[in-house]
Amino acid sequence: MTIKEIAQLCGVSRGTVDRVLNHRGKVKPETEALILRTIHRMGYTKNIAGKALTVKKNAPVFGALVSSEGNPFFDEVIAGFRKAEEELVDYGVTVLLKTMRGYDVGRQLALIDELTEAGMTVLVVQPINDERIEERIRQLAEKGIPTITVNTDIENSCRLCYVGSDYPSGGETAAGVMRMVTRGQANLGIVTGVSTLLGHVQRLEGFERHLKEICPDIRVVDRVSAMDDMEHSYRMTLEMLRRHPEIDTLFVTASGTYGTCRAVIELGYEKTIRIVAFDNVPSTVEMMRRGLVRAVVCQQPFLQGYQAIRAAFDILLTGTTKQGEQIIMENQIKILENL
Amino acid sequence: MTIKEIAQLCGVSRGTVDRVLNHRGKVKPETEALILRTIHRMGYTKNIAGKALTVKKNAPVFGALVSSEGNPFFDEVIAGFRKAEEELVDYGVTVLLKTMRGYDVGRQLALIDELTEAGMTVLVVQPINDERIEERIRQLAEKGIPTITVNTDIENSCRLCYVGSDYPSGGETAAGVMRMVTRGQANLGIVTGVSTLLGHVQRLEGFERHLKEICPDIRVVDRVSAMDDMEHSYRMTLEMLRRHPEIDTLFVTASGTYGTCRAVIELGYEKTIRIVAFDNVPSTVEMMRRGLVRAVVCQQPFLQGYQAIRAAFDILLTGTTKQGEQIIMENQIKILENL
DNA sequence: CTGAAAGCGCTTACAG
DNA sequence: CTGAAAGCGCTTACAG
Repeated sequence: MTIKEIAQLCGVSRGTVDRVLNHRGKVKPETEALILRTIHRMGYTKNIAGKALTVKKNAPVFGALVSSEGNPFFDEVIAGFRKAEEELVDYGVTVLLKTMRGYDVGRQLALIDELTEAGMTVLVVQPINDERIEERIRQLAEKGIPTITVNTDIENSCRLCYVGSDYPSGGETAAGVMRMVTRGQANLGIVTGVSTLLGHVQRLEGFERHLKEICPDIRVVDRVSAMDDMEHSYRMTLEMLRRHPEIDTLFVTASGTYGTCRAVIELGYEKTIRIVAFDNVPSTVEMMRRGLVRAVVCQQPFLQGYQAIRAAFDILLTGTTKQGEQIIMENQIKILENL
Repeated sequence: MTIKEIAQLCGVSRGTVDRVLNHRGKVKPETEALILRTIHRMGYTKNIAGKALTVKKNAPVFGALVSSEGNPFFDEVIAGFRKAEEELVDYGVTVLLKTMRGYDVGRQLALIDELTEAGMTVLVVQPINDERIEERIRQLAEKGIPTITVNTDIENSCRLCYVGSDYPSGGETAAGVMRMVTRGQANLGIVTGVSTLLGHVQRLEGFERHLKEICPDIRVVDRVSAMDDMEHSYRMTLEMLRRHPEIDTLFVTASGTYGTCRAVIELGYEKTIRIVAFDNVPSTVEMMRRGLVRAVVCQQPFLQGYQAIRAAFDILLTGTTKQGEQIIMENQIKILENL
């Protein structure tokens, strides 16, 4: 079934069928109804190979925006963007990347606007969970610019698709790892992430809930926040360990593992404290080799970036993401051997 | 840069450029040289979007062949085949699947021949590591039918690409998991796989070598072979455990985990024996829920199947696999929480 | 509101 | 050995 055949069946031109298919309007209601009926009856679906060839003429620009500055986790996400971009050169696709540091809503809004000015056709963003961002995504949608959230999602928004990990399950996985590492006996200190990132909150909840269930003998001694910042993480861990020298195990919810490790080493606890963390970024890998970090839970950052851009391309070709509105990475447990 | 532009620069028709690009011959040597030089100078590469549209007319058939019968691991690989096939309908691609039971070389050869008769343009096969298979792959290559090996590779062959896991590293990962599970103290029984499958051999070697290094106190008490068969695995484990009641830990190198578990349960060792195995097939998951299997190392079977078909398609479009001659899956550690 | 034509980049008969 | 034309399926001006 092709557009041509549909056109013949309806006694109209291919142009008219195209107008109906892409809701360009300017078609007599009766004609439109006939065409829609025929499309439905024949089970017609647009052939993406044909569509792909026409995409090239528009040279579509995908806007990408992540808080990657000072956070090496995102190096991999960005590498995934670039890999997908490379695969799409033949379709004339470009990825316009903007980065920021930290989680300031005003800054994120400003960068989204810059991308809009630059003429992006799809937005790929790691959104702050704030209603002003949600509102901007809605406005973009009204303009015909769909949004894909990557790495972390935003509640109640009209984003077309989320590409990232399942945070609650990631937290539970970390709890399971904690059981293997501690044998169910520990005085635990927790270093949390950023409270305005939905994922970080869900991950911590998942961890604590499941840990209570499977390791009732692990005592959570204290919690501090690293704010996704190395220095902050270092200082807060230092203070926590001074307050509670009985802590023998640490759980780092988000980034900042290196800072936490520095504090542990400085206090001379390297041989006695065990750490479970997230993501195999280079500095964490270093600490794994040193034996301080026993295991990490990973969320396939490269694949997140790659799939987000591919999903944007799917939207271009088909109007929707073929994978549905969520593309969820697996939580992987990594130890030294399978890094 | 398009074919059209190259043609203009050389003062020939697009057809002639096409003949050179695809080595169809029948071009005057001087003309060919000129065209090749121009292509090189301009850095021309074929646009896959254009090529894709012409693929449809040929309705290419990919032949797929795996020893999936009686081995549920391959259900996922096949699901990956199907998923990729679905994505390629618009290009007229079909996957013709043949399955077999066990690892008989004659049978594998016969099925490859059936696929050839059926007109396959690319072969995707889980090859037995035997020189007769290697020879057949060579013959196919001479006929212009490239081969992709999936799940396990074959030595010295001229297959274009291998899609599967890194077995030595998978074995090492299992050793690392073993350390976490046992704390470095165990009387270990090993249930091995199939000796004519390259991957199984490499995995076992990787495991034993690394285990000796990181857990010198783990004693390997005995080894038996499961031959990738449930029943066999059951009987061999039973005998091994009767011979060596001191065994408190089992390592299952390949499939057959369920048989091993049945033997353990039957002997009343369910509460005392710990098992590390491979692949989260349903029956193994059941044993994980029961607490008998503590952790498994997985090799992304779905992705293996998916990527193998995608690689076949890449070959169709570009003549090579863009990912190089090996597409290697990650070894993932799975526990109950991240299944 | 609608159709005819040209185009995206590559390939395939066909004619010479 | 080579070129001109038609085609894969969709979209885009343009003319009416």
